[in-house]
Amino acid sequence: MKEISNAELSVLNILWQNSPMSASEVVAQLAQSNDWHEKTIKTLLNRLVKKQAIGFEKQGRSYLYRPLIDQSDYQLKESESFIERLFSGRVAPLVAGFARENKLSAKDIEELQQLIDTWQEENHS
Amino acid sequence: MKEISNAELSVLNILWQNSPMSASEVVAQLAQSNDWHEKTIKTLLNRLVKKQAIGFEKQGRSYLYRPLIDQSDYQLKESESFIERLFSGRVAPLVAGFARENKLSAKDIEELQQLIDTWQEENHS
DNA sequence: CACTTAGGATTACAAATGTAATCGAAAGAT
DNA sequence: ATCTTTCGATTACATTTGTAATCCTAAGTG
Repeated sequence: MKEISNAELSVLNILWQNSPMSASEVVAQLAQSNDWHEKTIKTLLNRLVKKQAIGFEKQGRSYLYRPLIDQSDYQLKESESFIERLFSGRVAPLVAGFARENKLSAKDIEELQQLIDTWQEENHS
Repeated sequence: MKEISNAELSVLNILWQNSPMSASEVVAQLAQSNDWHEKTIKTLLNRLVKKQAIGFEKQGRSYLYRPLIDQSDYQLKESESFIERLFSGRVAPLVAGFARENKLSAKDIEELQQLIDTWQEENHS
């Protein structure tokens, strides 16, 4: 599938949060945060449809959009390629950066510890 | 500073690994791995210079290039914006994805544990 | 010295991207 | 039945990006 651009991703994120949504609802969400023109957002919806990242059903005169790709799949693929490009594939250094800058929340720590524990059980070594 | 594109980043990565380097050395490194034409790589070097991401000193007829921006700074900024865009700012879910797909190495685990321990000492709470 | 070559500088050009404006049809409003 | 508004579809247009090719000049080669 074609790459999803940053602007397009903002739209997709909205739909992952809550779908299906009409174009006007998406616009309502985004126009605020991103200060984008309605036309711009419609363009982004169109491009996402062309890229088959989202689909729609007609609902009367307007459409109801919903994601066609899974958020977790997308997150994983993008994370892998990002980590590869910036950190030669190792994830710990990224987390280390966050730690250094105090960007880790207590919740992050807790979840990370949980992940480690689980990992160690599974790979009991 | 202007954004650095993916192709440009490949070049920058080479220079972060080892600098200063002449254009031909960079080409030697990259032509292999990325199957890029020499001219392409020169273009990327030029664009990086324009973006002030790298600089050079003349050395006879050719140049010696070196990064002007710090790799850690770049990594951190990009990581933050990436995590913000894809994970609403929380880093643990990214790591969780890696864990699920078994992309964590023993070394990663060890480093992560270390980070957590340190974090907990500092925020002994 | 004439000729080829190796470097950087400039130019090229299609596709993707950000950011809309315009078009055409259908639905409401008067 | 017109007029206006609202949708989606189509078109627009400057930048950025990927991917080179061409140009110009100084250096080696014969």
